[in-house]
Amino acid sequence: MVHYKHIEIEKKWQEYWAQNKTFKAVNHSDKPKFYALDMFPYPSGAGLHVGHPLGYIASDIVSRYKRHTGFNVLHPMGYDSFGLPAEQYAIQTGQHPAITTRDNIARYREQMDRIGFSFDWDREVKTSNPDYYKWTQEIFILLFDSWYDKDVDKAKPISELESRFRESGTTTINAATDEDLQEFTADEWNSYTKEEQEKILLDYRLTYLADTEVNWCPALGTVLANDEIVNGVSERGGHPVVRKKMRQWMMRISAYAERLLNDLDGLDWSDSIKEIQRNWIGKSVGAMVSFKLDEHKIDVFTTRPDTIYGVTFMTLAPEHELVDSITTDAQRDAVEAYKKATAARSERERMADVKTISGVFTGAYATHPLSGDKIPVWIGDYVLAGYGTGAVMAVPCGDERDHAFANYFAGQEGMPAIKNIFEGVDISEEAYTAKDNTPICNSDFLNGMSYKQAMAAAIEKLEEIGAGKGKTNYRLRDAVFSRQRYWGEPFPVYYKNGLPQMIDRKHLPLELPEVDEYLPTEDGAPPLGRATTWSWCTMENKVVSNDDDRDCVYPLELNTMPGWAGSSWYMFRYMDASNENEMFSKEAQEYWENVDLYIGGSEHATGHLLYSRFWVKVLHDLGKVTVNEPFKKLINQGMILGESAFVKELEVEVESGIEKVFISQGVNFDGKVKSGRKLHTDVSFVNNSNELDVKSFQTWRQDARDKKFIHNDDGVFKVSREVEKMSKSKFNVVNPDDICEQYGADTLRLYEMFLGPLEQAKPWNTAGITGVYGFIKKLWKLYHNENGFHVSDEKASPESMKTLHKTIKKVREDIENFSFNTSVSSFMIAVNELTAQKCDSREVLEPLAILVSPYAPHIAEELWSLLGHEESIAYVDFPVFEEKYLVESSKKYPISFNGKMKFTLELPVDASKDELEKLVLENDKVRQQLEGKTIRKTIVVPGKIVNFVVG
RNA sequence: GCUGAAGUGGUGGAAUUGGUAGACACGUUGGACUUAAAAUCCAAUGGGCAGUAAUGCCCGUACGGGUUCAAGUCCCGUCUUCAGUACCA
Repeated sequence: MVHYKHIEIEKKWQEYWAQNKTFKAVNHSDKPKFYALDMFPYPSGAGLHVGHPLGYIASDIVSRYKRHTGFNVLHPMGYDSFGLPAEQYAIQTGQHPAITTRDNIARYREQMDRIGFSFDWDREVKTSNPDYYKWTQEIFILLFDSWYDKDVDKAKPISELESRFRESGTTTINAATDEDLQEFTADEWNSYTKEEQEKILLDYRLTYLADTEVNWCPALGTVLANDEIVNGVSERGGHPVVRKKMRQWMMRISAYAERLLNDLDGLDWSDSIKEIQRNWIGKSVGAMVSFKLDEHKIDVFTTRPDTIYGVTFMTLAPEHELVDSITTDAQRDAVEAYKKATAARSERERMADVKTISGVFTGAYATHPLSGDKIPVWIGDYVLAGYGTGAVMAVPCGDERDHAFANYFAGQEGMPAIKNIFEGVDISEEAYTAKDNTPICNSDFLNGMSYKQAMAAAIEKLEEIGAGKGKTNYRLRDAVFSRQRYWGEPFPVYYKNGLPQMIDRKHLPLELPEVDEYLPTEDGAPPLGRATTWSWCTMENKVVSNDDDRDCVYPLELNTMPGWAGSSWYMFRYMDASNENEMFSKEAQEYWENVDLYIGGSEHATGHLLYSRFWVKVLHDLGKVTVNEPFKKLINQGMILGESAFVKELEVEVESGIEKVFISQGVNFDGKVKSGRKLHTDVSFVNNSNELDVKSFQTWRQDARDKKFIHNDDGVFKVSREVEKMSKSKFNVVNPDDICEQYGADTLRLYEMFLGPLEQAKPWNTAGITGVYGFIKKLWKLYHNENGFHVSDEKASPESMKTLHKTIKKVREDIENFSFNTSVSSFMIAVNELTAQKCDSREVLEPLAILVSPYAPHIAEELWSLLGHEESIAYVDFPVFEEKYLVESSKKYPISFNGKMKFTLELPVDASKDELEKLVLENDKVRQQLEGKTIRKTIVVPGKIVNFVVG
């Protein structure tokens, strides 16, 4: 008997696949195409943990299965290699992020190779590679050179807009832009200077410069993500953070809101992800209304123009641009103090905290556009500057939040009594938010109308008097595209008199400059501000020293692009990854179209998945791609969580004072405990029975060396466990390498699938892995006897054929339904049955090897070659299910009484409903049950169940 | 707060359209083999009650209701956990 040696076998086939380029995809084929893609990994310093490969294994199973069923499969892998962690590490250690990234990628690659993925590595891409990001820069230029024509609902070249301006000014233009843009005639346009024209065009481009609110940390001199702020201070260092305006590149994704919403219908994505995107886009139909205040005008968007006569006050975001000019002197101090307090709160905090109500009266009154009433204007932090216009008309009788605000400040200056416009509704306790047919009152011409009628009538009136118009609003905001970071794509942009200019495409890539440190400059400029050679010479068309004072030298952009830039179009680069002349060839894109199966985490629902849809639509409008959407089918794999281990540490009172001791989980300390806490310990020091290797722990944690450890009675020291996100900082990372070493990649692959449904989050626990490893060994044994490899050419028994075909059916169905965990179970059942049947027939064992090959490719290849085949198993036809092997003459029917199953009866499978009833009623056991009772109803479902309702 | 998921034995999970709840594994217990351990193999294993036993009865899919001959599955309400919340990737 030859023992199963996973290390040898797996190494052998991994080398074979690499040498023979078994999984190389070709861009022309008679076969149908299939494109399976995993979400781009960021190569983190912690290496791949067991959670990462979950999705990769699933997509690999599908890819291998598709090859077996006659598809030309594109299954690539690469790295989203720009990002904060490498930069953070650079800040701390001075090591160039490129080096960190290169090392991390090498590690990832090594780890992935060990798991036996069928990637076409010739197509690997890295977003931080200049060969790649030159195309990302080119797409940025494409966006800059485009505007959105709402009349035809697509992006168009900016040159067309220019010629239309020359001919007819803004009169015929219906572009996606901000509100209130300057209008002009053709003559006026033609009289503008080049610079003036450029300024105007900048407002129309799909990427444009704007002032937006950011979380600014003065001490760190940088902008922080909400994520990096804890309780209002920076996570790193605990410095104060304030909201501040900053001029940044924006992406006009809002222009695509309607298409991003509508096209969701055609996608084979889960309803929950589509719903998340719908909510994120947040379409609402309503009206834009203008309230006059002296010479100013406050615009608000409302979804309830029918309630316009219920406006009791207005609230502006404290950051609203009009706040300073309308505030009265009497209120100025209070307003200033409130603005300052608000600046210290993050947006997320302001949204989440609905319990604390706060605000300040500005002292100003706006004029109601219809009634002419004086409406007091407040500021309140529940109104966010970035949402809509940053101002709301408050209708307390019809909105909960306005109601709460009005009651909180009731009786104070500037807070009049709530106006009720709902006939016969009591709003003293709560707002009336239902949109039913309750007639409206106290509303002049709207009196007696229903919600629907009043909506239309109010909008009509507002449009008539020029104080508003019907409008569809989206919650989706234009995306900030600038980052004040080093490790990202440089913008191909230089500035001439403060106006941005694009570097010509033929001079790309514009490579990242070297800097002495990866920190912002002293005066708060981004890290690229430290580069001494970072100016653009328009004569030589290259980067030159900042000291070069020729007239043709201009400063380059100092921001870099965000993480999502490179990942928004990478799925197309894989189609033609080594093309040096263009992003990808037309032919390659037309052949591969878009991604047939995309697997990744649902945490990307509103980021990556929305941004890449946006870019693909832009590329489509500009004729660069033939598809409207990047990903046809999406599967969201659940996160694999870590089981963190904790050691309990107590502070106890002893004679000499206070002492720290470590105590085993479950042991009671007899003595005075002052305080206690639990410390993370690395999970590698803990076994499956939660017992800590105290020595290793002490070596790892210096301060634990001289401490007392209180053990259990049986001498072991136990830890407690908690499920958390798998992360380096929680010391609960499990490395797949160790599993590959001990049990092999095939076992790892099967086990990750066996853990549960792909889409469900689950904690990682290796306790069950021996069962899967046992299965692999039993599978191996099926093909061997005492003397070594052995199969017979004799006909298989009907039972074995039944087992085989039952398994073929199940595995095919499971892969089509992405239910991989149940496949593994059915493999186990098959092997258990075939072993019991002592099956050694080639007729069964050959197809079985193909069946398992998508899941456990190494052992499958080895068995296939032992079976006498010279070619790889990878392209062999998948076994086909034949019904005839499963045909049975009888079925075990559950017999129930009042819905409760009592026993089963073996009954003929082809019996009709009446025959079944007759047969069952003749049965002794049934008679016994029915004795002394009346049958009220008999339910017979052929093939399913027999149920008697008795009384 | 808002949005989206999830909740089934000691554990991971299975259960096609509403039709035998707990497949398949892990763990545990007992046994075989062994000087011993590991490995391997066999048997039992949701909880409770009754019985020498065969077996029988009751409870049971987060909680409280409902629909139905029949509910883990459908409906209403509640609780808990997880994820996202616009500069983490």
